[in-house]
Order: sequence, then C-alpha cells, then structure tokens
Amino acid sequence: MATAGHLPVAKIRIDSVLPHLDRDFDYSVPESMAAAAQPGVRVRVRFAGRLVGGLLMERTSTADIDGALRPIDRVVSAEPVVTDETLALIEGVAERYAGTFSDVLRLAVPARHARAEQSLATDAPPFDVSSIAVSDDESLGWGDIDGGLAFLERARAGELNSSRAVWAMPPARSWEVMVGAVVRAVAARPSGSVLIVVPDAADTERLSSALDDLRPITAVLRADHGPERRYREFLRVRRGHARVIIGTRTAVFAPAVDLALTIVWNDGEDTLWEPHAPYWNARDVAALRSHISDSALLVGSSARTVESQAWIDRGWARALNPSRLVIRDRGPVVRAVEPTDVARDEAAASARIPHIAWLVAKEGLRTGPVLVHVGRRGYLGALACQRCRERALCSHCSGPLSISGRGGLPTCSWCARAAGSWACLQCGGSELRSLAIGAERTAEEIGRAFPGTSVVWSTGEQPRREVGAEPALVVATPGAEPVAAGGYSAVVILDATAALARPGMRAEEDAVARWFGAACLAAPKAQVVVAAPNALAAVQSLIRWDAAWFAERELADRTSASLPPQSRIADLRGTAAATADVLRMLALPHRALGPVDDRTIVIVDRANAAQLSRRLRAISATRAAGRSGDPVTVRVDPREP
DNA sequence: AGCACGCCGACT
DNA sequence: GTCGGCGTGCTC
Repeated sequence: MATAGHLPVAKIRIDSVLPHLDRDFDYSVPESMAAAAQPGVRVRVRFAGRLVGGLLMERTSTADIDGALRPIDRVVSAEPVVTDETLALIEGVAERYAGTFSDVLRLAVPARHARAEQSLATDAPPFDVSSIAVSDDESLGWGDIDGGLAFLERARAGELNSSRAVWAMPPARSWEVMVGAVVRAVAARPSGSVLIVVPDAADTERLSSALDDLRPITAVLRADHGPERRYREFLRVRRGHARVIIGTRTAVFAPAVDLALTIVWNDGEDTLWEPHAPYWNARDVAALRSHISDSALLVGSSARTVESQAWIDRGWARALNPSRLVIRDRGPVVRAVEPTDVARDEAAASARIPHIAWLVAKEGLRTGPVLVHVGRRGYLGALACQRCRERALCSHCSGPLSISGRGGLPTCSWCARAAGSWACLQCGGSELRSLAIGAERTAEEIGRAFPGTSVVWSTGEQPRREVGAEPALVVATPGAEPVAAGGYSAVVILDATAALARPGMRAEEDAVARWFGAACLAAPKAQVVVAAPNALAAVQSLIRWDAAWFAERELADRTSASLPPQSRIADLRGTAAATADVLRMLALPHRALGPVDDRTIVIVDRANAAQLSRRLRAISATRAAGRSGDPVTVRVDPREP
C-alpha cells in the first residue's frame, strides 16, 4: 500500500476511556486516503491488534517513533466533526476537569449518521440578513439594564470582540426577548455565529419560537431529537449553514463557524452540569471557549450565580445589572410573611397559606392569573417541627431528618440513625410534620381556599408552558412555571423556608434563583409574597431586587471557607488507601479534608488551580497504567463538594 | 482494557 | 522435563 507523498503521518487519538492511552499515536496515511484524511475526521485504526475508532488530530511529515507505522485502516467519513477551535476546547475541558479527551469528545460530537450526511445540501441555503426584524429598543428590556443599550449597540456594530458580560433580569421582562435581541444583532452582521446554551429542551423551544424568522439559519441541538436529526443539525452548524445555534448543555461544544458570541442562559441550573465524567459545567466550558477563541461571552440569569459574580469581582467580566430606577418603577412589591402566620380562613389554613398571602392572592385574582410557587415533590420526605416549623435535625450529627418510604420511621439522611425520641432544638416541640408536600395535593388544597376559581397546575412531569390573562390560580413547582400573558397579577411563594433548609452548599443560592425566576413572571408593580422570615438575606435580596448583593455575600462565605470559585477543589472517590496514594503523588501545596465515606476533598488556591487539574490527570494516567491500587474517581470543582 | 512476555510451582 | 500462575509492560 503506497503512503501519501505529502504529510504521510497522521496523529490519531484513540476512542478509549483509559487515561494512559489519552495521547496521540502515529499512523501512516495511505495514498488512497490522502485527500480524505484531514484533521478532525473520524478514522478506524488497528490498535493493540484490534480495530478501534479514533479522531485524526493532525497531519505531519515525520513520526515521533522509530520503525514502521501501521496504516490508517479506514477514514470513516471525510466530514470533519471538530474545528481547530472545538478541538482545543475539548482538550482544554479534559485538562481542566482532569478527564480524558475521548470522554469529552463522546459528548461533544453526536454519533455519525450516514444518511443525514448524504441528504444534507453542501451549500448553505440563501438567506438575506437585511430581512432580520429589529424591534424598538424600548420593548426589548435592555434599556432596563445599566449599560444594556450600549452593549446591544456594540453587538449590532460587530464590536463585541472578546468582551464578557454577566446580566441579571430586570423585573417584568422576558428572557427570550432579551436574548433574542442580542442574537438578532449578531445574526444581522454579514458574518459570525452566535451560540446560545439553555438549561432544557423547553427553553430551546421558547427561544426558537422567539427567533422564528431566523429559522433558515438556526440549528437546534438537543439530545432528544433522535440520531438522524441530531447529526443533521450538528452538520448544519459544522458546514456553516446555521449561524444561530440553540441547544442544551452539550451544544456548548458546537463546531460553530467563526464564533462571535456565546450566551448561557440561567447558568445556575443543575442541568448545565454534565452528569458523566469528567463532570464539566456548560457555563465554565463557555468561559474557557471564550478564552480560547477570543469570542464574546454573555451569561445571564433571573438572579446571579456565585461563579459569575466571582468573574465580575475579578474583573474578568462586567456586570449588566438592572437599573435601580427601573426596579423602583416597574419592580414588583415584594413582601415577606412569616410562614406561621396562618390564614384565618379555614380552607386556606388547611392549605398552609399564610394570611397575607391569601389576601394578596385573592386581590390578584380580581384582575388576572396568580402564580402559587410550591416546593418540589422530591422534598416530600423532609421533616420539620409541628409547632415552630424549624427543620428537624438529627440529634446526633445535625443531618436533616426525613421519612423514606411509606410509614417509615424518621431517619437522618446523613448518618442513617433513626430518630427515636426527637425534640426540636428551637422550641422543644416533639411532634413532626411534613415540610413540603406534592404540587398535586397542594393545588387541590389551595383550590378549596379560593372557591369558584379555576386552578391550573404545572410540574416537571406535566408542565404547562403558558396561561392566559384571565384570573386563575396557577400552582407550579420550581422550573415548571408557565408564562402568563401580560404577567401574573400576583405571585405567592410557599415552602420558601423548606427550600432554604435543603442540605448542600447551594441551597440558598438555588432558592433565591427560583424565587427570582418566579418573580420575573409577575406583571409590572405586581404583588409578590414570599413565605419566609423578612430578616433572611435571601429574602432581602428578592425584596430589593438585588441578586448581585446576595451573590456577593455567598461568594464571601465560600471564599472564607476556602471553597470554589476563589479556590479549586477536587473530590476524590475511592478507598482510603487509594485516595491517600493520589495525595502522596500530588506534590502540590494543598489542604485535604477526609477521607469521609470514601471521599477526600483536596483544596488548592487559585494560583495552583490549573496545576491541580494537570497533576490529577497525570496521576490518573500513571495509576491506571500501573494498575497500582484501587481506582479513584476525580471530580474537579463538583457542583456539591 | 486486552494481550503479550516472563520467570517460579505441581503435573502428564 | 513441561503447563500455566497472573505481575509488569505495551499498544503507533
């Protein structure tokens, strides 16, 4: 078999989860494949005697090893599936999260579908960008943001360059309209792609509806589209037919041509975390991408995440906050009510609605729909004191008590001890009650408190996307709130203390994000009631419509506890001996917590952050190759340490 | 991961 | 004398 005359060597990355094989291997390029074997194409090669898949990284003139090379067995398709930029991104993510290239690649690139490849036109269909409709600035919401119109103007002028911004929603505006305005601004330019990453499939639909006139140049990337459609949309991006790319978390790797801007919406959502190794987060991948390709980045949320606030503090991104004037003029009137302020109306009392909340809802129902925001079904098991509603904690380790299964005993979710004779630490009460109950039952009970009112309910399993402007009680769980035409006339947030009492470092931040999400759906100057003590910082941030202030506080707390984002941590899971072995090999100034339950947390300061990732990656490779000791799973900056 | 090569115990 | 134990090492 003749070898290609020009650049006869191909550097191939093998599809393998083994960390010690995560490097390039040299193969010769047969003359017959010289044209097709370009960087970024999928190949099949013989490796350790077996035929395996691989990715062609680059063509070179000489090999790194002596002796004869094996030839590439086959070029699977001449269609490159990565660009120079996404190749660097995938490698960068593997390094940052101490994982393997192939683990990241597998998620970044959908499975090949030959029919999709053949049926898709080679050339982009014609589209006249001058036809893109631009609405007036007043209706878009960017005028409500300090510096917002200037940002939009720079996007229109093609002057975003590598700027990074973090925006928080102003009251009574719609995120898809705001995102849409920026997308249009970029799409109306003669060139440049814009990539928008959203938390779930429903959000891709909301956004693509708002951008309907851009459909010919829009691709939607989501996991539930099926292999053929998924790969076709991916190819439309790769071939440059789509300059507007909307998708869920893996879309952050989309091989956009000439990427100008990446937008991440609602960056605190847990769906932006990849559940498989190496457990990356789409916001942070987008940040890395902006860094690698010098493209612009816009991250936004109804509230503000601690991570994006840290970017602002560090001067890496600029804040685009709602103007205080607009908050005063259009913002909802937010009130905190004690959850123990039980309604005098009997039916409302049985539905656990605080008196003022009941009054506000009743008043709101005179003019339009009222949103009742209830806790998640998943916390059905959580327990609190019957008398003072304080969260019930284990007397042994202070873990949260819950009832798992039917008629089960109250048990600690941390140490698994049964709470035999429980007494409330707050008031000494001895009776337990369920902290939050399901949406369905809540809807029923709430309906009884408002006789003659139509009740609509929406949950994650059975979501309702929108409701009309006519009066109705809309009971919804977090993340499943329907949008109301013209906005809700009132919003009532129940189960607020339960949300704050959830275990985990992000409980308060998550609760605040959910409340802002619900409050954003209110009409201008609408009434919002949150059933939680007024003095809590989380509640204050909603009252003042100041998510940045709350994020600052959380960031300060995390910083003083040496937790990310101002430090970098790694969660090592494995036997005590194995994790100790990894720590020994680390050779980097660090602090270690544990081992507790086969988990050890390693903490390093920001100066050593990149080094920690690199070292852990190398250690994984060495240990896997030597088969020395038990395996250790590594998570860099996990969502919950 | 697989699959080689490699040097020590009980068997046709 | 050999068959095979799985330790160490490599895979272009």
